[in-house]
Amino acid sequence: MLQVNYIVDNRDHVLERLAVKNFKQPELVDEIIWLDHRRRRTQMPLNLAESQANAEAKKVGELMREGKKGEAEEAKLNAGRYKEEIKKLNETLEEIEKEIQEKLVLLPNLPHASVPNGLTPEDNEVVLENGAKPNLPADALPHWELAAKYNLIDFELGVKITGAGFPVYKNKGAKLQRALINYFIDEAEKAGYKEVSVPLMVNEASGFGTSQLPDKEGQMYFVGLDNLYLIPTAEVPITNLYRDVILKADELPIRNCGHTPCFRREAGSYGAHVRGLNRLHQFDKVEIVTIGHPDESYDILEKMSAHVQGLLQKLGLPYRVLRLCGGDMGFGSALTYDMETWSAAQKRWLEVSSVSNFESFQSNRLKLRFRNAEGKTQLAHTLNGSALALPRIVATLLENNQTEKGIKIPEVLVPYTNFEWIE
RNA sequence: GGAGAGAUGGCAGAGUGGUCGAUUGCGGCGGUCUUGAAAACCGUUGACUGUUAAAGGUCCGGGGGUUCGAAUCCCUCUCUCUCCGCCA
Repeated sequence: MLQVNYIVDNRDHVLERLAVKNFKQPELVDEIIWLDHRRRRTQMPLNLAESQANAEAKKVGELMREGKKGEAEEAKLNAGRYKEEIKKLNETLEEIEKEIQEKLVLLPNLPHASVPNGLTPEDNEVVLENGAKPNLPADALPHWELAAKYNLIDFELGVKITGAGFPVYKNKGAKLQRALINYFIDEAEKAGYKEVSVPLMVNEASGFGTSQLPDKEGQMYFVGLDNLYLIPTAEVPITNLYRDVILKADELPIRNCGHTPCFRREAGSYGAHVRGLNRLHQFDKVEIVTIGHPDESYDILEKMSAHVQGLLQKLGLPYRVLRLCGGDMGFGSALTYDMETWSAAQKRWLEVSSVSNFESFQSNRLKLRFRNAEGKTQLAHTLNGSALALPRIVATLLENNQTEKGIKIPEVLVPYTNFEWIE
């Protein structure tokens, strides 16, 4: 959530940046500025009336103690006169504040200066490509056929017990998945991220804090009986650990990692692109989250990006890094890098990680602050990234490493799987 | 599922109608003393809003009410804890 004062002080800049994000309701900006003016014009007389009423009320107490009953009664009447005015102004003020809030939550974050213009994924900027794409024989299989051939994943069984998009992992498929999770967590810890294990359901305040709510409500599974949401990503519980917290400057940066299943309704998706592991309602992910000083957040973003790339390199997967264009970026992000691996049998790039700097967009909602050099509270910056999302990694590993003999497990994983081949 | 208790500043814990944004202790910060540290002592220490700076205003779980005046009284919601039951 943007700060009202910032919008008021930087109107033109805000409008210009929102245009890069292809924001469709720029009129909200001026509406907010106008409402803020009204808020101030209401606040001032209200505070004055409150001040006078307070003074009269205090006087009543003093007069009563001195036994001046008549004067006390008079003061009571005086104080009573402010009451109606206060009530009226207060109602107006609350109305204005509510309206500001309603408009404010509709504004996305402002994109960083380096974000390319554009509307669709085609407009994303390819920052770099790394690793050689394997040359597979013409009869190479997509991962869903490999999964069936080697009895690794049972999609039909998942449909039976739950529904489409909830696969059942079996045999070496289950072990490969567990190996990857442990590997990713170990690597994150080596890089300085402290592991946390967090709840998979969150309340409404948490959903709001990281800006899934109110705008992306339909994307989350909701447990109505208890008013809880299944997490779409570990970003939500991990970042919300620091909701309503004022940190010391020397505590920054705070770095956490964690493995969780993620649940996504993904309403409206279907077809070839969601085949197999490409798109699921439930999947596992290791997430890295950093809370950093505003001056350092873009350095931190590069480090997080480098960590993710390091994982892909060690797994021997060809990948590319995209800088998302304004139109393709998430609602709360100021700059996002997407990492995609080359799926050799499907012959397409698959997104396996998304690393974002939210600047103070989330922390403003979270009330996540630190005490700066002047001793004043200041909003911290929040960042997060997948390191990594499991299913598409499994998919590309299966596809890219298929041979006549079977599927070769990357060397770094063997200590975790305890097998070298899936045969 | 049943019964009860509670929600106050970073933490602990006072406060049952007026001078309470809130006693006190711990913790934090600054200082005295010390070669240095500890101890002791002195001082300081909530957030938000507002202003050039003040003043002023709001906040004692959320919302509503009574009153000239509410942390304190009433209603309501939410959450937490304890005991019993069930259970990984």
